[in-house]
Amino acid sequence: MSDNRLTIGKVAERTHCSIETIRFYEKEALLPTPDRTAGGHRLYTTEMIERLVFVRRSRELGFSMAEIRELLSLVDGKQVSCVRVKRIAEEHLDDVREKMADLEKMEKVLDQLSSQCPGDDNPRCPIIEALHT
Amino acid sequence: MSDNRLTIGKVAERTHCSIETIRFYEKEALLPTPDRTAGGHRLYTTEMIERLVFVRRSRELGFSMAEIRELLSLVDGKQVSCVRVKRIAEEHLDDVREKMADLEKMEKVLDQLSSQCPGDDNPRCPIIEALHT
DNA sequence: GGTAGTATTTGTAGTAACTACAGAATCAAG
DNA sequence: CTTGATTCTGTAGTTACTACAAATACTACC
Repeated sequence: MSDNRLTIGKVAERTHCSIETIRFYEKEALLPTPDRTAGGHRLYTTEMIERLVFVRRSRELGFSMAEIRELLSLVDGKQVSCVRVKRIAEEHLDDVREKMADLEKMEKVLDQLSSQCPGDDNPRCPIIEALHT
Repeated sequence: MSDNRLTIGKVAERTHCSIETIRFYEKEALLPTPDRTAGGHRLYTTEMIERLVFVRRSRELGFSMAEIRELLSLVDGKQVSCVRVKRIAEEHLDDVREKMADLEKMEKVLDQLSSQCPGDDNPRCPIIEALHT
């Protein structure tokens, strides 16, 4: 009997997820519980691997596990009307833009502080002084 | 005897740090252990409050607690030659810029995906499909 | 079939920077 | 002296993993 299911190590290689991360996603119910060998080793079907790719790709785009859970529940429930998916994506996009704005503010201040600091053995450092304000 | 030291609640108000955060910083040794009243309530001197402001301001600029500990050890050791401070600041600035770059990549993809999605009751969603790649 | 070496198992603890309690004690005002 | 606000300690939760240890399973070769 031909069985093209993969062990967790092979799945990790193909998806660039670590073995621990895969088990972690299973525990968090982002992945279904796989069948096991007689000895208890996990066996992954192609479908499961696709689901893992979905999760990993979503994480790369910064979706939280909670958001991914929502997306998956839409997929699973055959409720993939674009409306709900798009709303989740746009809320996340707002988050991302907010974080970018925060970082930009930091960047500006840090850049300015850094440029004010001579970087020599001066015992009065403008960076330190600015941090006290 | 005049004592202008403040209780933790007043310090929290003035610094916009929560009481819990102040105690947390103490436990993490970013703040010295304050004197106590007879009953055990913390009393903060002006110096301590300035130190807390330093910590909070550094956090606002995204410095990690480890970095802040380094900065503080320079301050405490009277070793505030600008060289070391500037190095810490510039390494952090690099971090910040790296994070910005990561977020920009996410933003571009998310923006593009979002624009491709009609947002109606279409059961085939281009966002979902893209996440499977 | 035996054995060596690799892969996988479970479970627990650690990371960063807080936040959120609970239950007890203390403080300040009247 | 009582009431209500404040503070105390200690523990657990958050997010998304990572890092073990000790035991077991699998695979390849002789």
